[in-house]
Amino acid sequence: MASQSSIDSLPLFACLSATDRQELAKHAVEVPIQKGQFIFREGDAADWFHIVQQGNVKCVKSNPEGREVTLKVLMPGDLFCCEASAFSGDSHPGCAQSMGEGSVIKIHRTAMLDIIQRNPEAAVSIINYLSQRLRESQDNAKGFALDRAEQRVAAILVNLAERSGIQEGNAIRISVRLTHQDLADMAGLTKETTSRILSRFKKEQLIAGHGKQLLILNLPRLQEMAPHAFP
Amino acid sequence: MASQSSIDSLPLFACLSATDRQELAKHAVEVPIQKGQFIFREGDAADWFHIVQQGNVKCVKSNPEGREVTLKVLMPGDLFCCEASAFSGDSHPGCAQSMGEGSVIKIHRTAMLDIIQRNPEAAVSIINYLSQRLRESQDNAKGFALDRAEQRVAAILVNLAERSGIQEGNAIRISVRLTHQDLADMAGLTKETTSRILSRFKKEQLIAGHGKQLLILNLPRLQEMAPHAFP
DNA sequence: TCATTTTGATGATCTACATCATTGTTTTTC
DNA sequence: GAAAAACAATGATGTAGATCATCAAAATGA
Repeated sequence: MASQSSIDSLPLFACLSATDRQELAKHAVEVPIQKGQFIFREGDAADWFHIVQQGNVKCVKSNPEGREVTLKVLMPGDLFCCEASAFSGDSHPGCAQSMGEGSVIKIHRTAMLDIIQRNPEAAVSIINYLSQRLRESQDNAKGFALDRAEQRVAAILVNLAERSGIQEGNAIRISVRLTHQDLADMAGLTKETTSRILSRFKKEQLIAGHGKQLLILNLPRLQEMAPHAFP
Repeated sequence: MASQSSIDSLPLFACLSATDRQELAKHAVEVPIQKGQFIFREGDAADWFHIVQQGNVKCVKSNPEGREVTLKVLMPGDLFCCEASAFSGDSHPGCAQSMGEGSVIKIHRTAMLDIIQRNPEAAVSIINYLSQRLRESQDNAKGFALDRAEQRVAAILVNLAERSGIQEGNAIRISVRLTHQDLADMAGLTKETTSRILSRFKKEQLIAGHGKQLLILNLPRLQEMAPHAFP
């Protein structure tokens, strides 16, 4: 069973009564995750809702040839992107893979549906969440279809800065540890192309970083380059 | 005010009581649409839910340079893709444009939210609808990121056949009238590349068609080529 | 601390698709 | 039903980004 405080602190359940949250906590389980571990794979039955508690999780889809896209990198507090299917009792349309040490909270779909049935506020909250995710995903699709490599990478950096950035003097440190391959998978590019674009950004003083520590030096310029928000 | 029968026939509202549907019909308006007409544009306030009654509507996003992607072509009965925002009271993240003569039903968001608040069944129905749209959109994004031109075109043809196809002897006629530019916008390609791919498909007896009448001759082969479902 | 593995940088080359261009065919319009 | 406009087919050429290849630098782990 998950701790009550971890359920209470989730924005998604802010609209619920204390009683409902207690009920939810009873049906919630806390699970530790390791780097590289799959929390679920494409095709698995979607019986649980997952929420990131600590660390980062990526939602990944792959094609038969083994190439991958990362549709979203999740931060603590985020409901998993692929969870849409848990509502309809379907199977997972993609994988969720842990990017490092951390933990997730699992809530069984029956408990969640029960809450929704009895609680119109919660239903509207879920609807709003899904609406926003749909908009993000459509924006993402548009980006893949229309934007060039550099614009996509810029958009990803801006999004990461906004969602996980920590101000450090004049710079913003991205708290997610990412390899060039990770960024490439988000942008739908190869690691080589991504590497070249990042080198250019460094030369132009837009970013800095050694190893997996990324620093954003010039967010406004990157925002100008990025035609839209990216997951 | 929209006719009661048009509201009653929508799958999305099948779960509602007759009284609720009558209530909904009171707040619904039927609007005729012309070819090329914008039902709403990106950035417009999303105060209404729209449902296609007759004809076809496409959900379009464009970038500053004027290039476009069509995220979805809607058939009669479909709630508009971009409507997600009406739930959260946001502005439209894309345009909806009519592809020919037809009509749409508009329902004001306050009426819809009212029904959802009072009717958990309806809320779950909307949640399932949004979940499915999210999955579709993620699939679409994956397609743009990983699939090659030919695969994307094949996937689009399969999807259109499944959603709007009419069996005619051994062939399936796609009832939506599409130019090569329309298909190109769906696949994120130029009309030239799309035209060349369609020519090849015709040579291989996978499709046929004169003008805007598309005939699918070999659906199984196209399904093999397409690595996934496409909107 | 050293050995092994993973990651990053960057050059050389290749290719799928875009772009530009032309001519013929439908479709629309009055 | 003739003129205009939109659309389709297809060749020639250009290019963004993929692929292949190599070496250096970090991270990992015994």
